[in-house]
Amino acid sequence: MNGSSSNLSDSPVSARLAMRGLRLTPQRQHVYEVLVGVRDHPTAEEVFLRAKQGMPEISMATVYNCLDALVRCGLAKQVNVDRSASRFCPNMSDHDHFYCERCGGIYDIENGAGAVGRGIELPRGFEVTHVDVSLRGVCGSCNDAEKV
Amino acid sequence: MNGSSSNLSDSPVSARLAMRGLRLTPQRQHVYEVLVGVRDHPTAEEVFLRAKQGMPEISMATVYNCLDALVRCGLAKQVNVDRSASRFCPNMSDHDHFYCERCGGIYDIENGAGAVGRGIELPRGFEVTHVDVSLRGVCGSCNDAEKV
DNA sequence: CCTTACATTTAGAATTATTCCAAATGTTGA
DNA sequence: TCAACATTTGGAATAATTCTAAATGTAAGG
Repeated sequence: MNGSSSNLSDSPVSARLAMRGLRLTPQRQHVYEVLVGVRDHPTAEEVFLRAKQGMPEISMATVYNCLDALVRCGLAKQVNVDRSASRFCPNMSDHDHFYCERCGGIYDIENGAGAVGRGIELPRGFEVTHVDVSLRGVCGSCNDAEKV
Repeated sequence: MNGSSSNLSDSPVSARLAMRGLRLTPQRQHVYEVLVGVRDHPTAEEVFLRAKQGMPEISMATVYNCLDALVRCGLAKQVNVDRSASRFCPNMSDHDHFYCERCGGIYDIENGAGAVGRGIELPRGFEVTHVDVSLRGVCGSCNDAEKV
């Protein structure tokens, strides 16, 4: 892979970070690679454990910092299930998430929000019991308030 | 029994709870009324503060217990936004939620999951920047494992 | 180069939301 | 009434995340 890229600042990851005024550091690079390496929606804790394998000195605070940076600059998504730890996902395509209430697994559902409720095909054997849709943005009052 | 539901066990709330083997206690009744009283998606903490006004002895643990009971028996929904405190909603119709990133407000969007992405009308002035869809249920592997 | 300014990392403390616990109380049914 | 069980309570414990302050790294200007 791009382990051969000698100069961090040449990578596209660097460019994304730069758009938000963030630098590509070895830690951020490494956390990103960990995330892309195993796409199983790990928690910050799990990312931390994996990251330590290749970078033993990395700290938990840095992992949170890195994940946050990646999410903010659009290189990763943060998936929240119930009240449990956030999970992270480097798949930036427009997709949904399926949470298995039995094994706790999270699966990407490559359909995009629009497909829900229109008989989208889930992988074989998947059964949906609940659908939660949350929209984010700015509400009417806040938009009005802004126009002062 | 008289017209005004003086007897707890006569209420439909009681019936819902009973379906899950739960009793309707004065605390659960009160928490439910608090929830229905102001439909602004309060956190457990906010429910606690409101509940104390009419029932000063109620404890936080009980509020969590009651909210949990209501959610489990289908009398309330739990809304999770980011990593912040869960919020609770007694509107059981099939609806989405809109989270305003500026004021933190949560709004019910009465459309149902199917409408997302099909140009549903939001209230005037609302602007959506993200849509998160999460499906819950049982995945294929777990369904297979079950058939042993 | 050297300095200054600022970004990032680090370890650990602090915070927040939630869950757990054990004792007291309430309820139901034999 | 008694035994069995459910619920409530206050406080302790836990889990996830954020904060803090010091050390380190980096870029730019002189």
